[in-house]
Parts: sequence; C-alpha cells; structure tokens
Amino acid sequence: MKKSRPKYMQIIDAAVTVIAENGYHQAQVSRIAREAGVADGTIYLYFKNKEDILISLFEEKMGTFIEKIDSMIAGKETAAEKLLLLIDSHFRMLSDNRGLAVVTQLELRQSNKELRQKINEVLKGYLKVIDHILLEGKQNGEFSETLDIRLARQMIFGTIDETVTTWIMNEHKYDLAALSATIHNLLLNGCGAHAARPSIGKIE
Amino acid sequence: MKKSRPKYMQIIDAAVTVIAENGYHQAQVSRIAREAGVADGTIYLYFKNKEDILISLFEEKMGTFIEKIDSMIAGKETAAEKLLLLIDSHFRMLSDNRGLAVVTQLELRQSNKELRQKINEVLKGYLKVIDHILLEGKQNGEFSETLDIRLARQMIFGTIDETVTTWIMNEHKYDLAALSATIHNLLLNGCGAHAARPSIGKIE
Amino acid sequence: MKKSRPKYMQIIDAAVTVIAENGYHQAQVSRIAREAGVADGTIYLYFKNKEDILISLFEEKMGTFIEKIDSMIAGKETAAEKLLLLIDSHFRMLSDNRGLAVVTQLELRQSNKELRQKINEVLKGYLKVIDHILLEGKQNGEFSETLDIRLARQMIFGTIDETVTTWIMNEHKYDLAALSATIHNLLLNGCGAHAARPSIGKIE
Amino acid sequence: MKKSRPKYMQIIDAAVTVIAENGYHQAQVSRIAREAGVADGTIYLYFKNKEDILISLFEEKMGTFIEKIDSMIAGKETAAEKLLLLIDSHFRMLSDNRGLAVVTQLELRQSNKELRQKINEVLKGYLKVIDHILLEGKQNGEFSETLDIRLARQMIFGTIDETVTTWIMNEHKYDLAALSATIHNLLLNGCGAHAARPSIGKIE
DNA sequence: GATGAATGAGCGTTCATTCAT
DNA sequence: GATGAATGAACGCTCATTCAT
Repeated sequence: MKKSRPKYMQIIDAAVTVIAENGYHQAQVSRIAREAGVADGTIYLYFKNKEDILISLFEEKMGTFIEKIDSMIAGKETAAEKLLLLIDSHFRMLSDNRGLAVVTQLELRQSNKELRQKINEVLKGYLKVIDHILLEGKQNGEFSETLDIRLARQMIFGTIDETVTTWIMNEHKYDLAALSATIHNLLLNGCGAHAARPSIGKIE
Repeated sequence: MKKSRPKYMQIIDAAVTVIAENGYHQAQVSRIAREAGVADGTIYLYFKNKEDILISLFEEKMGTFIEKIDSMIAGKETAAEKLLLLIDSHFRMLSDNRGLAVVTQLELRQSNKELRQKINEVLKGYLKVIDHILLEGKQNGEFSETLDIRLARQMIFGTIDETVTTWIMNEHKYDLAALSATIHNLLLNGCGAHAARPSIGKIE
Repeated sequence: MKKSRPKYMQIIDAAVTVIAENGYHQAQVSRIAREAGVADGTIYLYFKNKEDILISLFEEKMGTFIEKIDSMIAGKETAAEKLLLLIDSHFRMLSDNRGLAVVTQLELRQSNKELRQKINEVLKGYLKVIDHILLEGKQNGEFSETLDIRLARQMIFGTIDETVTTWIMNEHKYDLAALSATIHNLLLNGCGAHAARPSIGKIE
Repeated sequence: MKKSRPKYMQIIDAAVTVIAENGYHQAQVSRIAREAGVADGTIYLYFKNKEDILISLFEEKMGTFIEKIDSMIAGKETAAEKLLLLIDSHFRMLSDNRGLAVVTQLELRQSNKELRQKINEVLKGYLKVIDHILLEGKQNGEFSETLDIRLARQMIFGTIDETVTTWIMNEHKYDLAALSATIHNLLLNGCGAHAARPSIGKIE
C-alpha cells in the first residue's frame, strides 16, 4: 500500500539523516520534511504521527537486517559459525551505515517509554534468531548442555550492544568489524563451547 | 560546600522518587521541588540547572555504589570471587532499590547526548573496577593470557546491563539476584577461566 | 447552470448529514466529499469554497421553505390565521427534519461573521413574510394600529427562534409542533390583537 | 483566590477587547496576552486553557449583570415594572459596552458545542429571574392566569435577544435603549396584562 | 468533467529559568 | 538563604485548496 510509494522510504531516510546529524530532540517534523523534500503535511499522508515515523524507521531498517541475517545464517552448518556471522554482520551493517548506528544505538533510546517498548517488539525478532542459534548449539553438542538460553542470549546481545555503543561513543575511532572474531571467541567460551576443536583458521 | 547542606540530598532523593513514579518526561523541576518540599527557585541555589540535578543524582548514587564494591572486593582473593561479588552486589543493589533501578536503567537514558556522556564519565569508575579484576585474573593465571581486557569488560558490563534491563522490562517478575551465579559462570567461561577447577560450591 | 447538475444537491445534502452527525467543526470538506460520493476536488467544481457550500445549503433549504410558506399563507384570510400557519409550518418543518434543525439552529451559528451575515441575507426573505402579515393585520384592524412592525417582527422571529433552540438543547424531548397554538396566542396578544373575538376553536 | 489578583480581570478585559475588534477566530491566546500586557504563559497561571478564559469572561460579566438586575428589581412592586427594568437594564448594559455586546451576542456563539453549553448554564440564572417575574405576575393577577411560564420566558428572552442582535447587525445605527418601552409593551400584551390600567405615563 | 495526492500556513500550551521581594 | 509569580521560546498536527493527470 502506502509503503510502496517512494515517499515512504524517502521520509524514513530523511529521518535517519536528520536525527543522526542533529539528535533526537532536534529532529522536528518540519526538518525531516525539508530533508525529504516534501511538505510538512505530506508526512501525515504516510505516517500517523511523529512517533510512527520513528517506529517505522526501526521496523524497516531492523526488519530488513533480521531477514538478511536469517537467510545468510541458513547457509552455515555449526552454531559457532552462525554466531560469528551474526556478530560480524551486525558490526558490518552499522560500520557501513554510521548514521543509522547513531540513531538506533543512541538517539532512539531517548524516546519515551511507549516508543521504546515498540522498538523492543521489533528487537524480539532479533533475539529469536539468537535463541535459535543457542538451541541448535545445545542440541548438537557444541555448547554446554546446561546452558541457560535466556541468560546466554542476554550475554550475547548485551555484549554486542555494549561494544557498538562504546565504539560510537568513541566516535568510530577504531574498526568495529575487526572485533568480530575476538568477541565471537569470548561469547563462545561463555557458552561453554569446546574451545580448541571447532575454531579453525582465522577466527582465533 | 553546598553538597553538605541537607537540601542537596533532599532534592536528589526527590528527583529519584519523582522520576521513578512518573518517568523522565514527567519529572518537571517544579514537581521535584514540591516533592523535596522546597520552592522552585531553591533548586537553583543547589544545582546549576535541571541537567545538573540528574548528573549529581547519578554521581551520588553510583559513586556510593562504586566505593562500596571497591571496599568489599578488597576482601576477596581470586578474580573469580571478585567478579561474583561485583555481579551479585550490582543485582542486589538494584533489587533492593527498584525506584533507583528504573531511573538509572530506563528513565535517565532518555536524556540527551550531553547528559549521557557525563553519565558515562561516572560509569568509567565502575568500568575501571572491572578492568582491575580482569587484569588481576590475567596476571594470576585465572583467565586466558590472551584475554582482550577492553572487550571482556564490554562483555561483562553489557551482559550485566542487559540482564538488569530485561528484568525491569519484565516488571521484576523474577528474582534478579538469583541469576548471579549463572551469569558469573557464563562470564567466567567467556574470560577463559579454567572452568572446572576453581568453581567450588555455590557458584556453579 | 451548475445548480442543475445532480451532484450539486448531492453535496449539499451530504453537508447537512455530516454537520448534523458530527458538528460544524468536524465537517471537513473531505468528509462531505466522501459522504457525497465524490472526490475532494469535485466539490470545487460546484462551489467556490467551503463557505459557499454552507451558504448554498441555507439558501436552498430556507429558500424552499419560504416559498412553501408564502404559497400556503396566500390561502388564508386573516393575519392571525397566517401567523398561526407560519409558526406551525416552521415548527413542523424542523420537527420533521431534525438533522436540518440542528444544522440551522446550532451548528451553522458557529460560522464566522461573514457567513452569518450572508445567512442573514437569506433570512430577510423570511422576515419580509412576517412583515407582510403584520402590515396586513394593522391595516385590516386585527392588530393595534400603533404596532411597531420592526419590533413586532423581532418579537415573533425571536420567540420562534428561541423556542426551537430550547427544544433542540433539550434534545427534542417534547413535541415542538404542539406548542404552535400557545406561542401563537402569546404573539397575537403581543401584537394587540382583540384577543377574545377572532380566536375560534382550536387556537385558544 | 486567583480571582482576586488584578491580572485575572486584566486578561478577561483584554479578551473582550481582542474578540470585539478581531472576531472570535482571530482571538489567539498570544494576542490576548499582548493586549493584557502579560506573557503568554501568564495566561495559564489564571486560566486552565483558552476555553476557560471565554467561560470565565461570560461568567464574570453576565454574573455581575444578573446580580445587579436582581437587586434593582427587588425595589419594584409590580411584575410589569420589574419587566421594564429588566429590559431597560439589559439594553443599557449592552449600549454602554458595545464591545461586550458584540462578544456575547455574536462572537461567543461561534464557539463549539461544549463551550456553548457552559454559557447556557450561566444564562440559566438570567432565565430564572425572568421566571420569577412571570410567576409573580401570574399570582398577583397582573398576567393571564393561563400563562405558560416556560413559553412566555422564551418569548421574552427571544425577543430581547433578537432585538439586540438586530441592533448589532445594523452596526448600532439607532438607540437601543429607546426601544425598551415599546418592547415592554409588546411583551406585556403577550403575557396577557390588563393593558389599559397598569401602564401609566412613560411606559407606553 | 473528475480525481486525490500534495501543499503549507497557523496556534494552544508547557516548563526551565529568573529575579524582585 | 528562600520564595514563587512571571516569563516566552518552541513545535506537532490539521485541513481547505490546488493542479497535474
């Protein structure tokens, strides 16, 4: 429907740009409209209100990302490989799109509780992907059979999230994607992976 | 100093109460003043501006917490024990003070970038405590000698933080402190601790 | 002429329906268009602007009413009979068409001064009918020969109008048309009619 | 309380001036504030919102008027005299305060249904005064013993209201107060007063 | 004639901060 | 030191109207 219209994505991309450049609280609707090259009122033909722009932004960008990860992961055999791919894709996506990184890691978190709860709904899709990897790893013996999946997932997501946030707070001074292998190793150990055997070559 | 006057802490505690009950965006200066039992203008005799209240809040509460941890940790011998104490104290402090937990984990993160950067300054003290534990663990052979301290610290802090946030988002439905041992184990593994041997009794 | 096209009346009737159901301030052009089953832009092929719809609405509905009254009155002999017919027709028309009653008595009065002045132009036709009745009554001796026609007309119109408005504000709880005879009697007295003699049968 | 502060009446008077000069829809809060010589925000120390200004305006001005009428009327003996005083005071008040006349007769009626209903609440006090006069007149034999008080009140109020509105629509071209005696006479007749006897001298 | 997507001006209200008392 | 009345900048959203198709 409306999502097929070019202006829909145009406005979302304008929102990312404006928020990344000026911060969440400086992202007035009129500024987003100007950046998108449309009139203020046009925004409201595609979005219910300002909050709807931000939720849609997150849904579109994160949704696309989750789908990509999902299909890429399908091609890997071991849970360890899948986890590495997830971490690495996550880091690469944000490295390649620093505006989006700032928006999702810092700016959007300044929103009110309701918006943040909706963002969390979207994130659940991502957390499910992690859970699948963990479950598979437990079942095929890669990970400890006593692993608490919920807590392990919190470790994985928390570590990735904190790593990205720190990188941004340090103004992207170093190469985020270069950390993938080390982080992967930390997390694998955390999951009780049989450290020496599966890791071959470049990962360690 | 102004900090020695009773009204200083009175205002900070009022801020915690007001933010915990009504959320960051409902925490108007006049409401904090009413809760503290002072006039609006009085706030500005003790704090430069509203942001200053929130930074001071974080400094006072987190500062006290870091000092406590630091002195408690001094009594423990191994890095593993210190880490367990840190995790457990962290979880217990927030379990025992849910208002403060909501304020620091959710509400204060809605503030703008500048405020969050100052909050990060305060957090650095906490991160240093973690770094000390990790360094000690590496030096005395408890942890892997190739451990990247910065990334391990991000894993530890990120995992703790995500665990607390998830607990709050689930409206404290379960016992946070009960997770200490399991989280500790995950993180120890992550750090390459010689899993089986050192953990005795209740940790595993 | 444009007025001859079917969509002209279709839009006016849609306007009455929309205003009656949702009130003046909720009667957006796009809503009227939807109710009329035409596109927004089509409205502007038949009406200069929104105000023009409302004026035309009043002209059409009130104009029709005045013509009806005029021809009906012609069949009556005395001024008193004509006045009764006028009051009774007025009450019946609005009783039978409550949507229109709400629109003309309440909603349209929320319009701005210019629109209300144009509505008054239309009303002048109605006031002229009243004036004719009064003049005839004075001339044939039914009414006081000192009667001030302008003021008597204001009394008649003001009384009818206030009676209808009160009826609507009371949510049509009682039968408006049942008041015709009593109101007629009050107004006849006001006009100095020789009370006892001319009123025969049902009027008193 | 707040009503005792001088700024309360200052803002109400500013509202009358601004609405009278520019019309209801041009009466922005900021314009009223400027006219009152206060900051926009100050308005909200004395009034809940814009609507509250207008209701208060009506309550203050009409409330004062009703009290005045009530006490003046107490000094008159007959219902006829009381009615004359009421009409004459009504006309004089609005003649002496043409801005207020425009505001209450034309502009305030453009407000939405809720505001108009609150205005009607205030008006009920005025209608009660009329009802008292009518009841007294019926009881002491001045008026017809079959007089329907509700309808007679609608005639009296409707006639006065229509007379004032016509005067304003004619841009105050003639002397409104000069009509008091004639209107009084019309209404007395309407009420079935024994025409010849009670009216002495100046009334007719 | 008919459409409907796009336009953009306009405004009530909040609240951090000041300063005369 | 303490007060609290006053300030005024800032912004999301609606809807009558246009015009390219």
